[in-house]
Amino acid sequence: MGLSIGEVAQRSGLSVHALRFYEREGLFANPVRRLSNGRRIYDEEDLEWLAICTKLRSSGMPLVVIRQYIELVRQGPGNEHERLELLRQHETHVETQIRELQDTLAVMRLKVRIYEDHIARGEADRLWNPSHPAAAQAGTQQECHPPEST
Amino acid sequence: MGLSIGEVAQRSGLSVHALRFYEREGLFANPVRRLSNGRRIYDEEDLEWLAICTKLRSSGMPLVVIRQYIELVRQGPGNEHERLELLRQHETHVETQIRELQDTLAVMRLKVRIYEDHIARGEADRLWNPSHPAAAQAGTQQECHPPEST
DNA sequence: TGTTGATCTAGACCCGACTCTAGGTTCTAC
DNA sequence: GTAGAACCTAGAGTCGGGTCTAGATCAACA
Repeated sequence: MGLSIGEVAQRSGLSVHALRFYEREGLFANPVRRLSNGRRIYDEEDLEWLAICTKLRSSGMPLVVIRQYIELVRQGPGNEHERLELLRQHETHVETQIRELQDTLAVMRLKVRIYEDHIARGEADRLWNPSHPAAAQAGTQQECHPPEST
Repeated sequence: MGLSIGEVAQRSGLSVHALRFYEREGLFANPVRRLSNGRRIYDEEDLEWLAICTKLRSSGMPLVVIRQYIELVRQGPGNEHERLELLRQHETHVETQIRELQDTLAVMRLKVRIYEDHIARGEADRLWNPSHPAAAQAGTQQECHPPEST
């Protein structure tokens, strides 16, 4: 019925080591139960939380903040405002990241286009003038992209 | 005419320490020039590159990859295909990040809404039944959000 | 029965990306 | 001519987030 740490590792994408590390760091809502032999057993709820937890992490929430959140959860009802505040802050943070990445993406696309054009021209040069391609390319670079040599 | 390291730090948002560190790590296209007294001087081109560099970093390109890229630039014309490949890979990586963040954002918004509703109901409870608000809240939590206690 | 493989704990180690320190030089202003 | 700010180098330290190791236990199979 319960899941072993190995199964949870496979299904969550986290390593066995990371799961034990997360537990030490207090990132589980409920203390992880053990079999009589001391081995950890997890359930589907743990997996669901780990999925969320992984999303929070990969979207830039530090473990220490995840711990704050889970501590509020552990305290039980009554602190929903604080939890909400925490979630809203992260929501905003994620929105900011998306905007910044979109900005970066625009820059990347521009640079990719510049290089594509440059290469197209470079190869055209080679076709028209196959005897000294290096010189032709150097000329192209100098004349056409002084501010975009990087 | 040239910019001191302090000015560049201010204008780039990087620390003076980080600028020296970046130089050691080989992240500048051109070797940083020095005054006769050994002090670094930068120019506007350096600032432009640092702006790009900062975007690459904050969008998840490791310094070691930025170095690879700048080494290609330093080698001069002839390796545009490699540079393009590198840029395209990062473009893809940024696109992936955006998609993942949008996914996370949807989850965050859902959770925020659930908490907002929960709190609205909790406060409604208090209004209808101000004599035992904690019990009312606990009941609400148990009955309405068993799978969303986190 | 003995080996293989999964698990356990405690604690050391690693990596990326800075950040800071110590000890020294140089510039600027008073 | 001296204080204070800005700079220099080499190298140590920090921090987040894991990862790995050693040495032990336990289950299951041949």
